Amino acid sequence: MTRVARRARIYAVVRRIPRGRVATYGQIAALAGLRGQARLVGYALAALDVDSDVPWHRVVNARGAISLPADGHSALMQRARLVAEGIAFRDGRISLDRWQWAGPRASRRPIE
DNA sequence: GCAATGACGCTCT
DNA sequence: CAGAGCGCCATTG
Repeated sequence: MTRVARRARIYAVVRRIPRGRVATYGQIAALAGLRGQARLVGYALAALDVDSDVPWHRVVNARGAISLPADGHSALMQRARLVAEGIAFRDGRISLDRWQWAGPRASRRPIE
């Protein structure tokens, strides 16, 4: 599997995250067939342009926090976009129990 | 090619 | 719940 192919798969998964929901790097990696390689997801997102069509801001780490230098412009924008989608921050973190995306399967076939 | 680095995560203290 | 340790692996110097 080539670099570009991996990145394409990662972006494809990220694009499926619904508005108002978030996913973790590890979750994206697993859904992209790259289990255990969360770092690659971060690496792929780092290569994106801030105004990309890929909703990179909906990806946070396993603790529900933003994995970017807290003082950076990108981090502020990510936080602003998430808040704009109705997601609340508590002590710099998001409640994953509340806003984590259940995944593509659940999206196609909701539990209720 | 070796070593360091980094948008990560899981386990154990 | 915060930290440390360790695993992972593409990129870079």
